[in-house]
Amino acid sequence: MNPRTRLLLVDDDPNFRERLQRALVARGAEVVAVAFAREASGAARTGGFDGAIVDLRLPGESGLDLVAELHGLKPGLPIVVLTGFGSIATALEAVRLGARDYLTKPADPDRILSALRGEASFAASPAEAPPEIPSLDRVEWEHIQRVLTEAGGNISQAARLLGIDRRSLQRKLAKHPPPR
Amino acid sequence: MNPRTRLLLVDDDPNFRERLQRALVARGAEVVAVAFAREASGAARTGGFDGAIVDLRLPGESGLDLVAELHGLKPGLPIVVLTGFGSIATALEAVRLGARDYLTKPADPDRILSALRGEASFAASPAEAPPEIPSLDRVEWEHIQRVLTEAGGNISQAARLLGIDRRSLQRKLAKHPPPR
DNA sequence: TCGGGGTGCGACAATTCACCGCACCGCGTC
DNA sequence: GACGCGGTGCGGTGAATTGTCGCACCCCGA
Repeated sequence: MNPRTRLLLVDDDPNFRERLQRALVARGAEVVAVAFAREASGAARTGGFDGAIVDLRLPGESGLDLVAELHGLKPGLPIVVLTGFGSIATALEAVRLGARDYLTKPADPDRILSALRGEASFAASPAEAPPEIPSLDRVEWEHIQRVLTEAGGNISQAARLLGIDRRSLQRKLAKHPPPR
Repeated sequence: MNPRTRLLLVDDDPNFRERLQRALVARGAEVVAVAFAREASGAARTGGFDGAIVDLRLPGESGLDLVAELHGLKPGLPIVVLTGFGSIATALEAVRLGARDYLTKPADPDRILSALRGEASFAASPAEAPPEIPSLDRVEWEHIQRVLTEAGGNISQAARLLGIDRRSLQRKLAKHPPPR
């Protein structure tokens, strides 16, 4: 990142927000972190930001609305949308509303930065991304990871969300270090 | 659709292609269906099309390249990308390369048409799409369906792709009529 | 100090899975 | 027509996984 890049971070989850903020600061960025869309639009109006990172799941207003608003305020502003786990439809909508890229949590800070720089996720795969066929185990694992992140690491809650027993989740997590 | 809308359909799977072609024709469109990117670009050069439907998985060239090519030939052409099962990354890439929308098989012909018209998938969900948390069973079921479609209904092949036993797949299919 | 909720783990029965085999069928090929 | 090949449906069996219950421990707010 350029010297003192100013980033706007919008995420209502304090843990995740602060963790990501630290990670970004450690990489040389100046980060203004807020929890609500209201604060975000206010901050965007005053501070000259070089990029914005917006969680799609915000209390009250949808992150998508915020994306549109930020894009309206400063059309050239690189916006990256984060979400616990996204759908293709919402990803496309986010991009149409002005987002530069769309990443799912847990997101690598470096990936976020490169996405902001315009080295979009797809750009990482130069030629094409031959859609591979993930095994059932792989899909299960990835979904568990997403939900676990979404639940903030709370195993009991994640198990409830997943519709399986807590014990089973624990066992899956214990066994499945890296399925592939 | 307008009277005699001319559509270009590119898909290498004969069954799927012909079925979709019939469905589109039944809805009043004129459909030129081809199997390969080579034929598609040739047809696009000569015929004046009102829209294109491109499968992402084409033999040889990637469907993404074809999207870029078609977009280059006729920038305003509405292109809808179809794929057995997509990722967010490839969806975004397709859109950036000029696609108007990105749908996953099995795709409803009506949705394809509305996507071509610009009533994008997200537009169908007026306000927003609050990303829900699918249960593990649900995710498993959906993935099985995608892979099964991808395999053309071939259970043995689908089981191999999924990395599970054919017998297990059969049992899953037998039990799981509509998980939720 | 007392819940309430989360976590880690043992035990056990019920379920499911992987793996085997068998029969049948459609389809090219010889 | 006989043959091989690959797909499908299904039964059986032992191994693995899951659902459930219980217990101990911890943190935290009332």
